[in-house]
Amino acid sequence: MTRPPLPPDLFDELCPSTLLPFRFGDKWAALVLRCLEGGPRRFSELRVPLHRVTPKVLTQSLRRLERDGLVVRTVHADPKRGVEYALSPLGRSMLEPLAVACAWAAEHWDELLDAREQYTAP
Amino acid sequence: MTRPPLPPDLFDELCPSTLLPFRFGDKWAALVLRCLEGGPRRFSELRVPLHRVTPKVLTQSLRRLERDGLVVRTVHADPKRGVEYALSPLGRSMLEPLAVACAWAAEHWDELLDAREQYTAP
DNA sequence: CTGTATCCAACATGATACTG
DNA sequence: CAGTATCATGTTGGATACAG
Repeated sequence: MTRPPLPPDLFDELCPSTLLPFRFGDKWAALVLRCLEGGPRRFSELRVPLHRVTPKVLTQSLRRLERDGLVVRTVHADPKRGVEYALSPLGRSMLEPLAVACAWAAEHWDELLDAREQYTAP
Repeated sequence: MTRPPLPPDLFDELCPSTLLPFRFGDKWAALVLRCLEGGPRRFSELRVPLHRVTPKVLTQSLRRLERDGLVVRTVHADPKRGVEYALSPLGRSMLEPLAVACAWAAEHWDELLDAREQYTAP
């Protein structure tokens, strides 16, 4: 009684490059999205909670989020408001799967740590 | 009427390195997990649906999944069964957030593509 | 305030060939 | 069958300094 073999074309349509957004973009992307959850934010505002990121890297992350239509960058005429980053509807829709992933990680964090600790390289 | 500032310690506990598993590991990790959904598989079996991956890269991916306790590698005494990779309970629990992310991507795939197409580099 | 410009280190991916 | 070794390339992340 063997299991049926895996079809060779299992991931032709849903291939890894296709899956890239599943990985929630780059290192900071998910964090940026959550920072924007409460409304538009300025560049310098985002650097506060993400205090380990350099401006270059934050810019990169924001540009990619913009490119993928998750974030909208707005340069206001009124200098008081400056430049603001906000979630697009698409970006907002991504908060849900993101929250599910966060919940999973929070719930199983200890197990992940334990596993890494007990693992000894081959 | 301004929004409250983002707290500087928002991600001290849930920092990006912490968030790494959210990104579902490396390029092939999510695909490997889904391949194991139906039960244990052999190394060479996994290469069939992931036919673009070289043995080295598949090994890397499997080792990392093993290290994080998501996958269990078993060398059977019976040579008929050889080496099998299977989901651990932890790995199995990850299928759920993974499925949510997949569903989101499937639903919004066109929007993502459109956004990329329309985007013109700054 | 909102970024750019360099330069550099680390890591991820992959092609190819080889081994017990 | 189940990998390992080598080499090459590309992508990320980041430190530092500077600019409009």
